[in-house]
Amino acid sequence: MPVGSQPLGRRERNKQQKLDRITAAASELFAEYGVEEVTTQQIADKADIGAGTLFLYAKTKGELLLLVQNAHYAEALERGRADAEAIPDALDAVMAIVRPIVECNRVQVDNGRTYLREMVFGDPTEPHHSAALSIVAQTEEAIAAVLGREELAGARDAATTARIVSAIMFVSMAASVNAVLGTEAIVQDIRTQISLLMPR
Amino acid sequence: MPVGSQPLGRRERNKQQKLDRITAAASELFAEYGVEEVTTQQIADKADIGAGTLFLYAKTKGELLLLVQNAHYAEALERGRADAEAIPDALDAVMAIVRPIVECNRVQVDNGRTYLREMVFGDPTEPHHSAALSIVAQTEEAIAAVLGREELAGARDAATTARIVSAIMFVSMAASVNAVLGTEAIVQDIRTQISLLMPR
DNA sequence: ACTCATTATTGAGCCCAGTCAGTTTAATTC
DNA sequence: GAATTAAACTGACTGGGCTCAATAATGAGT
Repeated sequence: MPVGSQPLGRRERNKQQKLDRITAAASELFAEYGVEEVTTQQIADKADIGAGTLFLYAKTKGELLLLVQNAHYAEALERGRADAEAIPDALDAVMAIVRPIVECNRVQVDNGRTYLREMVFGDPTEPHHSAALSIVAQTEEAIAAVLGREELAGARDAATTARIVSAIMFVSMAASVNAVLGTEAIVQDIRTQISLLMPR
Repeated sequence: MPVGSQPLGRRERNKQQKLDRITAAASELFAEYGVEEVTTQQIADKADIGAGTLFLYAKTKGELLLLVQNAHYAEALERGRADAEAIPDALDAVMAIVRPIVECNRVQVDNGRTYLREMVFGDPTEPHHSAALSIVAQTEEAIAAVLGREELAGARDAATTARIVSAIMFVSMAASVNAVLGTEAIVQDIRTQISLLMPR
């Protein structure tokens, strides 16, 4: 009866549908009110599922945030990667990668900071968490690639330098003290630090 | 009646005493079982105060951890600062400051990581939190001082470099992925990164 | 000694993330 | 198409951090 076009049973389809509803519900509520102000009950209600069902799709509220935001960060990374290619100066090229990520992070400051918190302190065996770590790894690779372009014989280790850039970004975006700063101020703060890393 | 020796009323003395009992209780319980495994109720019981009273002395459980641990970190900083003075090589001197802090952080991995989490994401207007930030600031100053020793004309900005070192330390100690690493592995990981920062 | 305003303490109870025993639904077998 | 098995779902419940209205302790003024 089922023609080859969809080898998915009703079960799989239902699951996918539910995940979609959850993602949409969480996404909208988080964007409008911020993670802290939204209860898991509200998300479950909006997705039209039982309170317990939510946790079959994301083990914690934090995982839910990662699920919702990962796509945005992946997109930001792609944009930055493309932009960087056209830029000859290494520092400017690195910043071209950094900027979209900071912008993404600052769309909603609380959510952005919570995202970072979950990434560093959450359970890395959870799927959305490991996806987030993969984005970080890709970001570091992209930065390392840019650095590698002009690396001279016996100069710095590009991969390690990229890790340092990553750490700088994390702290600048996450620190409570910087919560009041806008995108530009954060970008500038990061740039000042990274400039010390560049070969001269 | 009250001779000049103690201008404190019964009120102040009681308060101090209670704070001492709370600190002692929290300190022992955290050390033995880890922050996550201890309830605020247990701490209150052990300190022989009401459950609500606890929160008059520390607004959150996280603040309680900062209260208990700040002293250890301050001590570690002092040790490192002293050690660094006798070391001529800049990288080694910086590592002399770094090492005791990592050791302090790794006495109990969960507590160490939670401490860092509270520091970055907690409420900086709370007293113990701001004390923690002050220790970080002092650490950066100590590192900057070491770097300044051999800084040549027009070279790097020591204060900014110290900030970067601070970020590197934070991420290396906090990352879930590194939770399994021992003190030595963390120290080595940090050293590899910092070595790229040093003037060559 | 006795107000009385101020400050400290208390614990019952709120809120909410996350769990689990029980139920429903889908797939499979005969 | 009935029976069986497995997977998915549910919402009442739990545990724990934190609040707040009520209460007690303190000490200044008289």
